Amino acid sequence: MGVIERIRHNVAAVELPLDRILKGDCVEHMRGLPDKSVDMIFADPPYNLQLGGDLFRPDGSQVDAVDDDWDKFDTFAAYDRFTRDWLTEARRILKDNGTLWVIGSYHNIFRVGTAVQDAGYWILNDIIWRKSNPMPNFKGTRFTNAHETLIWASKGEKARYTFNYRAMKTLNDELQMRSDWEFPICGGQERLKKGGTKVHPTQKPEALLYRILLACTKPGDVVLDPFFGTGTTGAVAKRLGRRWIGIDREGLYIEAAQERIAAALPLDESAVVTMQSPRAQPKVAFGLLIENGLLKPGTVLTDARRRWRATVRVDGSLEAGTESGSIHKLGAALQGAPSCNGWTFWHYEDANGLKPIDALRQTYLLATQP
Amino acid sequence: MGVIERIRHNVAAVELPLDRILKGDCVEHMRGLPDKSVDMIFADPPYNLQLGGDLFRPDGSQVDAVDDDWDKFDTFAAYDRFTRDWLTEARRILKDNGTLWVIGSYHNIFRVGTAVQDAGYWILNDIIWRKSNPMPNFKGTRFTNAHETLIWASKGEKARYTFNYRAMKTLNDELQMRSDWEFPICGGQERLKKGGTKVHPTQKPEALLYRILLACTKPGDVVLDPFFGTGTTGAVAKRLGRRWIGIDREGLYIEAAQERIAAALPLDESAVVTMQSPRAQPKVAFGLLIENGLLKPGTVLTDARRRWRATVRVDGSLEAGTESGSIHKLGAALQGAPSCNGWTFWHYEDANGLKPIDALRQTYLLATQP
DNA sequence: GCAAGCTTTGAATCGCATT
DNA sequence: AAATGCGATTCAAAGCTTG
Repeated sequence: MGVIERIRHNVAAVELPLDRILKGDCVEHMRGLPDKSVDMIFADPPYNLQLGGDLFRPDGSQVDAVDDDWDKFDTFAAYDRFTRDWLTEARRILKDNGTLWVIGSYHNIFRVGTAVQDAGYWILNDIIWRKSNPMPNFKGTRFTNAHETLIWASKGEKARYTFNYRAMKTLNDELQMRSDWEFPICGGQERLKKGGTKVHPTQKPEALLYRILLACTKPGDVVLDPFFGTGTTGAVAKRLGRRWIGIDREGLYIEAAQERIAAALPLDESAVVTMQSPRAQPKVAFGLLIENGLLKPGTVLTDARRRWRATVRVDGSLEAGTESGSIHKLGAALQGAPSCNGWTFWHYEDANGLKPIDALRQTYLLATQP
Repeated sequence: MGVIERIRHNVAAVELPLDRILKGDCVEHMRGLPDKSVDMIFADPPYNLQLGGDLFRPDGSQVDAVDDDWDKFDTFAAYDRFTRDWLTEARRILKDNGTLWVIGSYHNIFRVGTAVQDAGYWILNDIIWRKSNPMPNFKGTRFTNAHETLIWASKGEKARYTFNYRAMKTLNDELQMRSDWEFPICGGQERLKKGGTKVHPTQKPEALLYRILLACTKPGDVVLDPFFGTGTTGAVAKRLGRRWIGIDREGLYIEAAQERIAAALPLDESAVVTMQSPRAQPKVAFGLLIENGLLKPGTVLTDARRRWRATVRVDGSLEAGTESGSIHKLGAALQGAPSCNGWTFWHYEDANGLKPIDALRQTYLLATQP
């Protein structure tokens, strides 16, 4: 079945509000849609962040928190009820060979994943969106929260879902597409703004939806997004020749989404190129060599002429007498220089003499890069 | 408290089977351990029912591998009970400021995460272990499952957990450590083998435990691993000068673990030292700089961009027009910020330009420290 | 006009010791 | 137990201003 035939077939078979945004509660609107009628459901539900007081950056400016009412739930139990409700309707609407995608963070994704399994879906993969430019942890109290998690599930273990394996492999330079994807957060020209401020606090990047729709739908397939927001799903679906249905409560988001999707054009060659993520730069931190046993804490390093010496500590810092710091900082401090490339400055001794620690970095890269 | 003192203190305070492996069911053995007695629990529980074999109900009976829908529910329910049971005991044993780490895959991590939250733990981060050399998806039916997920949680929202921020930042070449970590899977010399075959199917890499223990424990802290397997947690704990307790049912794993840990060498105490936060440095009152002549009353200070200026008074307060106060208070007031670090906010002019007054503090510390 | 530097910002569960 | 004071804390990308 070709593209056009498929579209005609889908339209004829059921009465769906295709390529439209429905305003209101997502569960109520889903109740109005027929059984087994959509090919994919992409959902970006509220994360239930449970944020505390105000957060200030080191420079004194305030972080613009997600404090919208739609993200507030009284208890985990209330959030679980909400999740079960929309997942149940979604399952009824989904075709037997359709798939579900949900995105979330550690605040909600475990509850969502449990509910997905309890509702009878079969998880196919969890996917990590690694943010190339996440917001830092300003207070230095935790690890930088640098990713979000997506769940991809079919309606059951035996379902024959769509997975465009070749397309994914091609997109990834002839290597199987992995479960960790790197994209920047949504910003720049792509980020919808009104009067200088963002329209939606959590707009998703089109690159993310592009990969999902390309991987798991065929041209003409119908994608339902019950938390449509500013319509990333609709915009990408239109560009990729897929049909879409959006549901959202907020008139402001709906207006912005309609305008955006109207302006979206079917994809051309040049756009494909820009949508692809740049290949991740292999970057090796000095600490990795220690964690991986290429260099032992307690090892003594020297510069090439053995004028300075320092001892490696467990955290990858170096110690020289009363001074200590990273390989770069300590090298600079000892030389009285403004900066120093620790990789080429510091050397270790092996059977064949003195070698720069950069040699160990090369060894590590060779051992770990495909 | 130094390393040795800390170890003595911990040993004296409670009667723990330190640096030993307990053979048998983890929940039963945990019941024998005292309340609030360990600093960290690292758990690598069985991942899933469908993979079969090593999942047991709390009563010790084995869960059958089944694929019927209602049985699936039965299976999930059994897994949830099992998870709640060990998490509950773990919580009782954990010190109020201790933390929990759990590792899992999409088969079980959502259920575990939900149980962690329901038990009252407070999730601090979820961490992604990105495998640099994952097993490919042979059939080409899904994305390559190239990661596992870890959950890091405290006992509650207000708990004051250990996080060695500076050590992590140093380990990562002076950038904040992110929530996505890349390591190779466990192989090569590190992988325990007997007669050419691997001893344990899911042996974790030491690099993973190294980062966890370095980030979230102090030397001498006690780590409990209720699913000890071949003892990666124990081997790394010994290396890093931490104490450990392991629990496992399988005699084969216990033997291998004991041999392995006996062969592990503790690092020299000086190498275990990590970079400290400035908070751990001795405090210097601003007034000390004036009393010691490093800064003269009447000196004009400005911020880095010279937007505000203030005059140093004899008592170490600053004056700016009608406002005055400590270096911190005045900095905060002028910016309209809730707080301000006066040491880095205020600058003085010397021959080479504008410098933060923190430079003077460093000069003072260097001159007065032994 | 272009380069260099400065400013802003992004789904965030973001301090701690003393009084 | 609650309030107060000290002072620790950010990365990458985009947009804008200055030279």
